[in-house]
This record gives sequence, structure tokens and C-alpha cells, in this order.
Amino acid sequence: MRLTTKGRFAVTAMIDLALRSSNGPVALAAISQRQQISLSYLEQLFGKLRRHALVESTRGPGGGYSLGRKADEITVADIIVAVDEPIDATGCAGKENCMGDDAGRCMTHDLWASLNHKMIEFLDSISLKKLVDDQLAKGISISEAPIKRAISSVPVVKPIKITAPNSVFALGGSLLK
Amino acid sequence: MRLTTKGRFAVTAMIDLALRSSNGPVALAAISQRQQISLSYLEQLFGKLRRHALVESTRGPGGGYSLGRKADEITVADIIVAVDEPIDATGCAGKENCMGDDAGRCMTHDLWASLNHKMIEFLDSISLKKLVDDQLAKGISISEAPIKRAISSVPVVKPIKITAPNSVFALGGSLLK
DNA sequence: GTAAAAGTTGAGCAAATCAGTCGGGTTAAG
DNA sequence: CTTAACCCGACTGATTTGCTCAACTTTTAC
Repeated sequence: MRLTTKGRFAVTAMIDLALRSSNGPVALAAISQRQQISLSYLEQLFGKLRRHALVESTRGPGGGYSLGRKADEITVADIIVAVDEPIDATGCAGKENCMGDDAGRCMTHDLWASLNHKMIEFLDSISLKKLVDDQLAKGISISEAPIKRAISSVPVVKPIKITAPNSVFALGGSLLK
Repeated sequence: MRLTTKGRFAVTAMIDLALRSSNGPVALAAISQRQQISLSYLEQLFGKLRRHALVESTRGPGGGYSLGRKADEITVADIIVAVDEPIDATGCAGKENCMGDDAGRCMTHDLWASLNHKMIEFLDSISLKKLVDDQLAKGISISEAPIKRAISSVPVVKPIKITAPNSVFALGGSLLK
């Protein structure tokens, strides 16, 4: 599993979706505006999320996406794995060719596998529901109005392009020490 | 923080270093051979590790690297942060411009910050010492011989190039469900 | 039925990152 | 002074990221 902004976008979008999926499907355009994520990019991500059955789609006007299963049955790991496809290959992939002439060669394999496993376990322990509840607890108020689409002639809100360099889990270092 | 093979290489190399740093500095060439990591790449990584004071270098013949501080005072998070430089930028970087007209706009910020923080905490809870102990417990025998460099004319063990596609924490999905 | 609103797919693209390589330093031991 | 090591910066090919464009199909509203 990799951890990139791609995963962050996906998690963010899923939270947004979960927050307002109570009244019918949510359109990507709405998520795009609220979360400042490019619509086309969202389309790509939700294509993958749908193929992994994390979301369901409803086509036509008034359509959009809804959760594929309950929020407490979707984990952060699910989402990240869905968008950052497997692309398996663990250095010395599967083979035991790493054991060679020298002693204790490929400790990499099982070491990393176990660390990996812990990471997965961790991310798998955080459900979408928990994230949503955290947001609600922080007093985020959801506009209950199901999106006014009556405003006919508004051209299209050009999304502000944020040149966000790919960085995930970025921190200034101050947190670490 | 990002999670890539870069970080994996760094952690692996650090474990190798910790395992045999009991008898003087360890040369990168030795780590390169044992762990099948390109020497030049190791040089890059250790440059960063040194700048973060995780390792110390001894120059000249017989030199090499040693741990910058005790193994139980170095965490996986330290290592990964050191090589996968900050490159800070959290979507809506620092600024509060994300709070706009609509309600609950940038939940991304604190949401991801908190998830991030949990990840850091987790990786920060695993010390290099623990990883080393795990390896030792698995019966890895360290060849105490301080590397035979008597073999003069051996051309250079051309490292087998593994076209390891960048994938970290890869898993076939079977672990997840 | 037809038009509009939504999802779906695929191609393509600039920039960044990854995983190195290369070539030349500098430092210290013998 | 030679050699074994670290040091450093530039460069590179392949891949990924983040994103756009264009052309669909499906469904609902009128």
C-alpha cells in the first residue's frame, strides 16, 4: 500500500459523500466544489471506488453516488487500496532467491511484510463512520438543502486551481520532535 | 509523510547497520551487497540520514557509518521522514482560506492532519531496536567476520538489478479480506 | 421525444517523483 | 601517495500524479 495525495483525496471525498448521503445520491460536481477537487479527477477516483463496490452510482438527473455499504463497514484501508491499486511486488517478490551465500540475507522480506501488515491493520481499524463522527463532533454543519439546482444560467463555477504538490501526511517536522 | 520503497530501503539499511555496528563503522558497500541496494542510491539516502543526525560517518579507509544515537532512540518515523523529505503542503496549506461561503468547507485540513498524526504516532512507536530484536529473534545469524576484503582482484559484484516497481506496503489484497 | 443532468470511459499530458547512475571530489589510514 | 571509504551534485529513464478533454450512455424532467 502506498500513501499519496491520491488516497487522501479519495478519503476526503468519501467522508464528504458519507456526510450527506442521507438524502439521496450525491453528485460529484457537488463534492468537487466543496472539497476543491477537480471533477474529472473525482470521476477517475470514483470509477475505482465503484469497481471495488465501495460506492454505488445512480445515473441521470438527480443521480450521483451513494455508499456501497454502511459507513462502519468501510475502512480507510479499503479506500486507499481501492484507488492506489495493489501493484504487488515486495522487493524480492515471493521468491526465496534472496537467501544466498551470505548469512541472513533477505530480512527485508518478512520484516517489511510484518511492518506492512501492522500498517494495514491500523488503517483497517479506522472506519469511515468514525471519521464522519469525528467531523460531526467538531461541529461541522451540513447544509441540509439538497443543493439548489434552480439557478439555471450560472455558467459553471470554475474551480480554483490549487497547485497542490503531491505530498501526503506532510508535516513540518515540528510534530515529530 | 509519504510511504514509498525509498523509505523501505532506508529502514532496511538502518536495520542492517544497527545489526553490525557493534564492531566499528559499517561501509555502505557492505550494506549494498547484503541488501542488494545500489551503492550510489545508498549514498544518497545516507546523506539525508546523516543530515538528520540519525547516522554518523567516519571517513577514510576502515570508515563507514554508525548510528547517530542509540537504536531505541530511533524510530521508523524518524527514518522515513528523513529520506522522504517534508515537502510540506497540506492541500489548503496552513491558510484558512478554505473556509468560504458554504458550510463546513475544509474538513480536509484537520481531518487529514489528525489521521496523519495517528500514522506518525504509530510509526513513531516502533523503534529501530525493536526491529533489530525482531530480526535477531528470528534467528538471523550475523557473520561476525568483519567482511573479507582480502579478495583483491574480484572485479565488483555487479548487483542484480531488480526492476522493483515502486510499490510499498504492497499486498495482494488477501490480507485485507 | 427531446433535452439536460448525471455517470463512464479512454486518451492524453505536464510536472513531479522514483530509483537509480556517473563522475568527480575530500578525508584519512597505512 | 595510494587506496578505501564518504561526499556531492548533476543527470536520466520510467513511472506516477494530478488533471483535462472529448465522446459516449443512461435516466429523469418537461
